[in-house]
Amino acid sequence: MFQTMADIIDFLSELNPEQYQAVTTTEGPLLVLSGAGTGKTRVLTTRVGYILAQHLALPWQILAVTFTNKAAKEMGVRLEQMVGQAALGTWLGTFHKIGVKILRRYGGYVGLQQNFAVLDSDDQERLLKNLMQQYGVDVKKYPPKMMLDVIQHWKDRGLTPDKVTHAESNDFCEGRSLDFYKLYQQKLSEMNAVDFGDLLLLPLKLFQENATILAEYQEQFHYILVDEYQDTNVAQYMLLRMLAKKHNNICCVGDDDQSIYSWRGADVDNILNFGKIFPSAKIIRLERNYRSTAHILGAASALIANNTGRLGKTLYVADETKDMGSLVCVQGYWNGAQEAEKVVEQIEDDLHRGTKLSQMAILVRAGFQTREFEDKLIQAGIPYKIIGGFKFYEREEIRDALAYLRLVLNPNDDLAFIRIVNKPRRGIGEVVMQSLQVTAQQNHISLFEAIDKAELKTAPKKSLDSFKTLVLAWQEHSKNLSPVDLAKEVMDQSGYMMMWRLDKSPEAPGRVENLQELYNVLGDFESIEQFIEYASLLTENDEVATSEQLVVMTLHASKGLEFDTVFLPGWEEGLFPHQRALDEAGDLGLEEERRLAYVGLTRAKKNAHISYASNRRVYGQWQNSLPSRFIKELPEEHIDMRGNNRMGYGASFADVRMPWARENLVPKSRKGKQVMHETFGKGVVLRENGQMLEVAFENGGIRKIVAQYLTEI
DNA sequence: ACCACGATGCTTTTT
DNA sequence: GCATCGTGGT
Repeated sequence: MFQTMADIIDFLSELNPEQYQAVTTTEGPLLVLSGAGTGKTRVLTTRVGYILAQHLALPWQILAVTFTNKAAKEMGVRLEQMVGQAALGTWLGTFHKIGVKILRRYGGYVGLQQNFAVLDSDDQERLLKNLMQQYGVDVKKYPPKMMLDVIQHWKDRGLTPDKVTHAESNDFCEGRSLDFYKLYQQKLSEMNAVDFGDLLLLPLKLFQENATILAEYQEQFHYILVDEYQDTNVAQYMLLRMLAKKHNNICCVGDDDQSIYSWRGADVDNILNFGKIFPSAKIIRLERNYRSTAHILGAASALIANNTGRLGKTLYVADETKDMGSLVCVQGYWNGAQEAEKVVEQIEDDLHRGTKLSQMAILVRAGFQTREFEDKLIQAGIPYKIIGGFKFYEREEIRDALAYLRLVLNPNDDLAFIRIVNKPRRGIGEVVMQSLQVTAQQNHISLFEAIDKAELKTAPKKSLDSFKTLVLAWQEHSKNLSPVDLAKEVMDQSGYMMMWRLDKSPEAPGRVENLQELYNVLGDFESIEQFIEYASLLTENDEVATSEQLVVMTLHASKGLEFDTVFLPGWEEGLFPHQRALDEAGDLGLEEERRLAYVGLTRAKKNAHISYASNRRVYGQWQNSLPSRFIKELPEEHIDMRGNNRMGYGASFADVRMPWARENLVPKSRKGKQVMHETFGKGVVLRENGQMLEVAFENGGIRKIVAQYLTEI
């Protein structure tokens, strides 16, 4: 039952004055600018608890949105500790989950049936590729992935196909992007499926077109709370603004300095303009940092101060009696392998000094960096976990198993059908599939239904018939069997499990294990539908490292986490800041990279080790690089450059510390430059790899040319 | 239809 | 350097 005010007072008494304000200012729009390590989660949960304990609203009248399932879960757990049963019924979840919830209920108004499927990015890409090929696009020249990006960006901005202006549709694929957006949506609708973007876009459309439904939700949500507000995109912002309209109690918590997802459509303006959009908004700054030492905080603050366009915050150490702690170490190495080796040595030292393995992390800029660390960690026998690489549900065998289950739920799920119809081999090749596709298209039926109608040779016909019988039998059994038993039956009878058991490749046993692990996971679910929905909405941070192991992950994945000791390798120009970020977004890109560096540094409670390597193998080719400009931006008084003047590789302290003084020696990127070639004529540089340039010529061809044969114009 | 081999392109980040 | 994809042979 509801807790009394007395109970919640215990929690309130633990808050500092700003946090207290943020919790108890319940009415009206509120922006809480919450710096790294200032107790953001505590504020959010206490705020919900406070609203409940004060009986300002019933649980289901509170909407709390987060970005990851992990954050939602954490909030749920803490909330339950705080107010117990009273927390149940709160609308607490990720944007996407809440989108699903709304669409399961009212999807009919935007052309969906109750049991719509959520496609993952792999499905999306395949679907789009099929469409593009069908309409004669050279998918080599125009990668479906890029097309998907274009479409996704429209969706991020809340644009349904009819709202995309003509001017915007002209940049990619000879102006046909919009056509494909339309076709893609049509196809999704035919399949009764949605993609990630639709989970926001369709509720938005629903609300725009149905005032009564919108009014119902507006009425319902007395209080709205948003976590990580700096990462919201335009569609999410529009949704929030609509929902908050009636009661106007919206509390957004975020940190503009930690906005690192603009490439995925997040719009920092949402947070920067909060005051303009909600004129009566109050703004509260949380600046007392409970996490890091003064040196770490000093270094991070100085770094981020190089950014323009911030709302501005000054973090300070909450506990004044705490000593300054260790300096931030900056160390240069000869190459990536040495960097990995030395980092692992330091990890071993730390371990002996008593730091727990689970309190250390290696945070990298790009996924490929993990490889070298993995090698050395194995050699050293240190248990580790790479977070982010392959998510469980992204593995081939898991996706196949899910496709089987999806097909049982809905035999008309064409994507699932295509995926597994010939896995294991059932003698269904391209010719047979082609004929099924044609039949399906002509009769407006699914591939599964097309089995009966299509004219097939006897062998494939027989094979498909028995496959169909199996699927229908599973469908029948699914009514009585538990999800686990159904999955086992499907995996066994389909021969899928046997396929991997008989496979002699080295990874096969692991796949069998993963399938068995899938059975375990399934045990927690009451229905397959539930499980599929869960699996399709899983996110990066969701797999938590619980045991005593070191985590290796990208900086992006590390947001929201904290460790005693953090290793930040690869601080080199080109890698960090990443060349592509600079090429694609210029100064804005650079600032986002800097925020990423800030996020990395502020993960550390006690020790931060930054490193860079002068040489690194990229795409199998050796490349040399300079230390990141971010290193230069760290104030001397907070860093320790030890070792850089006695590296023994000929690179002196001055050489590696100061090379930016010789910035003119850095080869400038030739990307985007207009060039001329004797035979091919005028062109523009698309990419470069050392001296090898990829040039798009005006006559239409894309070629790889060695730089010396080109002249810049 | 299936397999083996060679060419290709890729590596920023992911809800 | 590696994985994926497309080609051509069986």
